[in-house]
Amino acid sequence: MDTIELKIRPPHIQVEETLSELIEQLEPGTQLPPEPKLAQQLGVSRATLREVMRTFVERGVLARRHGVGTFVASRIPVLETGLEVLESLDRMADRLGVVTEVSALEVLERLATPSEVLGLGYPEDAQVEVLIVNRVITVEGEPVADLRDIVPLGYLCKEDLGADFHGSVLDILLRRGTPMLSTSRTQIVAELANPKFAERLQIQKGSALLKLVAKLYSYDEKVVDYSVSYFVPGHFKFHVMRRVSQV
Amino acid sequence: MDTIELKIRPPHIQVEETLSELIEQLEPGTQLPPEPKLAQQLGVSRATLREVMRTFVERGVLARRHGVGTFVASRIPVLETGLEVLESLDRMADRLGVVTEVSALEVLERLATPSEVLGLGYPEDAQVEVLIVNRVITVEGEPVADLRDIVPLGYLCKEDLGADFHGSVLDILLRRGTPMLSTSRTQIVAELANPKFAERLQIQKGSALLKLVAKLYSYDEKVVDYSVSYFVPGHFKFHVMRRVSQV
DNA sequence: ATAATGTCAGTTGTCTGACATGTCAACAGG
DNA sequence: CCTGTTGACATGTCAGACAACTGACATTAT
Repeated sequence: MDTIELKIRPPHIQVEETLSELIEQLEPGTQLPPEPKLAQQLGVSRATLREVMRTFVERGVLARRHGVGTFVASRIPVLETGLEVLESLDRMADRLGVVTEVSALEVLERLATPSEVLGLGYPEDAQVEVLIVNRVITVEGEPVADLRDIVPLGYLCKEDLGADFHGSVLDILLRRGTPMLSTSRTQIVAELANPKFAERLQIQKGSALLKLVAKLYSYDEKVVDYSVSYFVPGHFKFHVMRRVSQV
Repeated sequence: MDTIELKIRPPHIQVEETLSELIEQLEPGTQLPPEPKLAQQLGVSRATLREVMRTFVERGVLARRHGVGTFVASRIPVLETGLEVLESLDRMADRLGVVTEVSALEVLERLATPSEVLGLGYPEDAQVEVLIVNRVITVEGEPVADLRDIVPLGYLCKEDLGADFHGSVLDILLRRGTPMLSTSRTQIVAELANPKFAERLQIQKGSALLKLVAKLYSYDEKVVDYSVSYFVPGHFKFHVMRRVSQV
């Protein structure tokens, strides 16, 4: 075949986007059009629409009532920093209208330490070359987060971080497209700031920090990025929507 | 009609249960049977099965690859708890084979303080009578969490907490069935233990605590339970599955 | 009058069978 | 050895139908 194949976005991705925009425009509590009608408007089958809607219900964005209708939930987690969707700090700040800057940037390639090897899911005795990206994110000169990414060299190397690096390793991986990313498993811990962090983040030694340890998985279940982030309290508020188990 | 109508569990609920059990029994990375076959085994249509599977994919429990198959994602360590599903500490501990006990139980009815009124979503100047339930959860005599629930008296009163109260207000609300609960919006903060908590939880003053502030919503979007929980580090590990935004 | 019951339109929930598309391995031909 | 083709098999999507539920209103029985 000589004709140029243009990659079409799969229907369910497109519907997710469109529906998300639609919901944001609607007042909380508004009833959505009936499924058959909405499916027609979006140009997909009802089955596809329903599958997408289910993920929105799961996230608490929509509420469905059998025999009655589908409604926009009265909260708007989309505008806030919900943890269900993995988003770079950079994009998150952008969405919130905040300007972030990178400071104390440190990029190096070396062998992974034992704990890093473990975090990346390799066997204990594996020798893994990794890219380390350390930096402090500041807002108006004030440090708000300390980020550290560990990525095996196969996925990313020093040269991939251009001069325009704005703090997000995730965004680089996403823009590149390979490997395909699926989910991140993020562990949540409260930790005291040790002297080193206290200095980097310009806070008192012994302050409480929120620590997020994330393993970013590709579709074939490999760990692409192992990252450890510390957040200074008060600048970002994290939340998560939890659905009530119907069992 | 004199015959007793027995409430049949809706298919998608039943499938969710069965599928959940099935997945737990399988090794991570195992491929599931093809959808048509699995649907037949579970006694539902493929469409219904797919809708349920999508929620599992959303939660990162399953990974689907177009044209290849569906796989069980990397196993979540047993000691940890995903935050996507709201579950009482009680049930959680039960699931992990840990015996919890309630101590320092304090139950009272009074008017809500301004911050509580706010948390419950009432107008600023509202006078709301609430039930307050304070307690410390211990495992083998060691305090692991400090919980405080604030529930408007319309939903729950002192008498509803029987002598067999085992620490979970959520379980009581669930067992009762009304109001129907939908989701909880939980804020995540790191905080230092003040002297009062340090004593209650038998930890050093100035330790870092993980604080979860949760608003539990009913289907009609009212706040049913406003709760504040403090967790001692090391006993429970919380995590959340974050899906990569395809946008 | 009042309470219980029946009816009906509208919506979500489920089912069936089919086709479209992506993936991978086996295989044939260079 | 390499390469392109083919086919089996998986998920993704579709169309149309029917079932179950809700809420409002009319009807009937008490």
